[in-house]
Amino acid sequence: MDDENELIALRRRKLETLRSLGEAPYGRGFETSGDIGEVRAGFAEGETRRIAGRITAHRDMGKSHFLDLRDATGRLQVYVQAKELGPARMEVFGLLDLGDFIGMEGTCFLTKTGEPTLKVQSFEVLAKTLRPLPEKWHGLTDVEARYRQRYLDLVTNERSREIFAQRITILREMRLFLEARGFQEVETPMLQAVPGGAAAEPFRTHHNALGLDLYLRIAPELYLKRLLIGGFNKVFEVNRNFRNEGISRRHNPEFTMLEAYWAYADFEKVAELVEELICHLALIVRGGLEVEHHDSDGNLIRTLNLARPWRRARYRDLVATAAGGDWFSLTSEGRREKATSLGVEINPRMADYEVTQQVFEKMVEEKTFDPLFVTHCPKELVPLAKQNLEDDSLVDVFELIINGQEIAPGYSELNDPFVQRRRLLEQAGEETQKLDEDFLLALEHGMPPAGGFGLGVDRLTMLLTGAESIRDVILFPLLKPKRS
RNA sequence: GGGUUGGUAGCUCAAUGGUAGAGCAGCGCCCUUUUAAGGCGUUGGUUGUGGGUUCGAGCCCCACCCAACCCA
Repeated sequence: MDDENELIALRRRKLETLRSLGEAPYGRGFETSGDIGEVRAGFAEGETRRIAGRITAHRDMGKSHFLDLRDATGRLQVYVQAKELGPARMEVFGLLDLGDFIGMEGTCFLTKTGEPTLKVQSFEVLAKTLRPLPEKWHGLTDVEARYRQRYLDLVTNERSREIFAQRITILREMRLFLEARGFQEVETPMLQAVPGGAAAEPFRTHHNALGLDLYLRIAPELYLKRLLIGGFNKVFEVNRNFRNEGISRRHNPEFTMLEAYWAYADFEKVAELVEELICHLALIVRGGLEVEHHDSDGNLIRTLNLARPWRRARYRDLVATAAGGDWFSLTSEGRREKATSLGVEINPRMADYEVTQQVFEKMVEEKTFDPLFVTHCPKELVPLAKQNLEDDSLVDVFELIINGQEIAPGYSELNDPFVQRRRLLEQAGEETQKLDEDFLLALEHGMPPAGGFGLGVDRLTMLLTGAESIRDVILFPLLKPKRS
């Protein structure tokens, strides 16, 4: 409290005065008639109710006062009369500030404008606040403060509360949906000796007692597949992945991923499941299959249409449409020139398939907003999926794109241990320490053919809530510490 | 990592290189059904940090910190 200013000093003095008047400024609980939302819903004139919450507004009429009391479920006006409470309690009342938590008991009545109101008979202080809350009208708009002090954002901004309420709903409904279809939720290691299941830079950490370097997981995939080997037929996990990469509007170093595996299914069945799941979530969260996205000024940017069936297209066809029908007959040099002429920046160290992928991301993915299942992707991109029967340069997968970004990949999972070893070796190149031998050993014990998918929960929440930044759907996004 | 924009009172924002202001909040007074309550008065500042230019810097220059957006 070295930055104590006049406002804080004054509140500290009020706190001491409360103590001297025998009022405990930090309460130990308060029996209520229910949440404020419940009390409002069950409002009955003449009846007594007890509520607790924060004071968010104070309208001083001299011998009477109106307060707004708020909790997570709503707001209720209370009416305080000097003649009702008497001078001793009014002295305590006068020491209250906006932001303080109080508990009140009173009688329900309607004001002449029809506002449900509690006429207070008694109250007690539950928590004195030392610092003022952001202003009532504009709230907290400073983006940095909103992320660093999320509690203030949540106290002030209805929109923010709504987004996180919807995120909670999405997570709950996702679990119910999968459980209703026989999937079992499991937890697999966050700390892994070999970070597999994706191509990404991991975070390193260390176990002191074992003297062991470990990594925070980049994906749960290889452990969930071990569970298929162990006899789980339908299994899923919703949990955090960690990737030691840049931060952007759509990337946070820790993010939440759903992964599910379904024995004896293939990527086509999984695509159906994902389509059903996302539509189900949209209906619950949005009440419909159209989602409007607005910019920060509230202007409509676009409307996503999630109506089924979702479009399906082959990777090569999409690239050819975006980059010219001759793309795949061009030489390596020709493709690089073409990509550059399309405004797609190419790194000279990229392999040919990476050049094509770059074109795909810039020319297809970022321009696709309504759902699109991209199928028949090149095998180099997906070393853990089964190769296509007719063309073994392709894999049996989909990449679901919505809202200009990849939302969900789904595979026919590779269960041939020989092919899997070869493909992982190709991917690892020199870095054979990246090979999860324990996983390959497990695979040699037999994994049933299976369909699997991942679903980025943060990005899904963005698309369903209309949030334009991943930081708006993560309660505490990673920020650099602010030095004083 | 690069570019652009921004950081001023608790919050939201102003301020040609020339005395740092407003609204809300706060404080004082008036008001017994207000609801962005109202009226009168009033307090509050290391202008992100550190240097520099200048008679004089919130403003110009340099470095740094943090954030947002775009790019990698």
